[in-house]
Amino acid sequence: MKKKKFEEIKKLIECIGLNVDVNEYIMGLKKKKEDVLSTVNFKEKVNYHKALGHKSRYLIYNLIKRKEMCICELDVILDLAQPTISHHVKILEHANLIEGIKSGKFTHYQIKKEID
Amino acid sequence: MKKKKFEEIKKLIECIGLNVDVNEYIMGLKKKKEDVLSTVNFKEKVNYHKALGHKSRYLIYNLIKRKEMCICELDVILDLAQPTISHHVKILEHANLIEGIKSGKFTHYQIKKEID
DNA sequence: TAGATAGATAGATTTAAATATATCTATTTA
DNA sequence: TAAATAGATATATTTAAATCTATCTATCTA
Repeated sequence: MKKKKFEEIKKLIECIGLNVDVNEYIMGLKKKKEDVLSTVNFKEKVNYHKALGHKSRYLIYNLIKRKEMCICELDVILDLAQPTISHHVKILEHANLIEGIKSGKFTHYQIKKEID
Repeated sequence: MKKKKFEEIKKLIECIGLNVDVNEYIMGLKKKKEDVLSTVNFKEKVNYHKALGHKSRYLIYNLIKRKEMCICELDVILDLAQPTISHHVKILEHANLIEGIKSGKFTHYQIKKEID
């Protein structure tokens, strides 16, 4: 066992008390970790939180929530270059939060998944 | 009016149609933007999405959801240095998602706000 | 009260994300 | 079918976040 791990466990024993089976306790903790990581939508959820965890994207998402929009409409109201807007929109789309419906030259983006 | 803005509006006219009052339409869009930005908890929400939009933090948050934990417990199960764990925990705390209750040398972190 | 220790903070480095300019592609229309 | 154009992609640069090592602070206990 690595030295670092040994130090960690020494701390843990003081925290949880001496009258607890340390190995069992650690196995319990590790199981919790595996349970969380293997939750069905774990990655998906991290992804949409990441997508919404940026001011411009949260704004774009909520604008589209109020009314479907094309890039050209967003371009008028946001202080960002068009490729930057397209980039953010794509991130929201990949996170399955919005979807783009193409109609001729224009693409109308609408809400696909409602998140607050 | 800047050249860029003029180009944007030219696009917009084609998108929304010629028989619409463009200035009024743009004002409507800008109002939507202001409405969204001035929503009461706008910043707070961006903040907690940002906090949860990282694999390690979403994991830590969900571990604490299952059971209150101290840094030393997280230290045993995560493949991160202790200061890195403290750093992530602090971000979750600042986003009002968890809170730390100090008890002697140990600090027990528990859920303050439930987010999925 | 001196030594030990949980967890926070400081500072430096690495890694990732945001943004811009330039260009490309698909589609429309004259 | 050639010119125009919405929006995507490529690439480079800037900015921000993640992570580490070293150190500090508050608290416990021997």
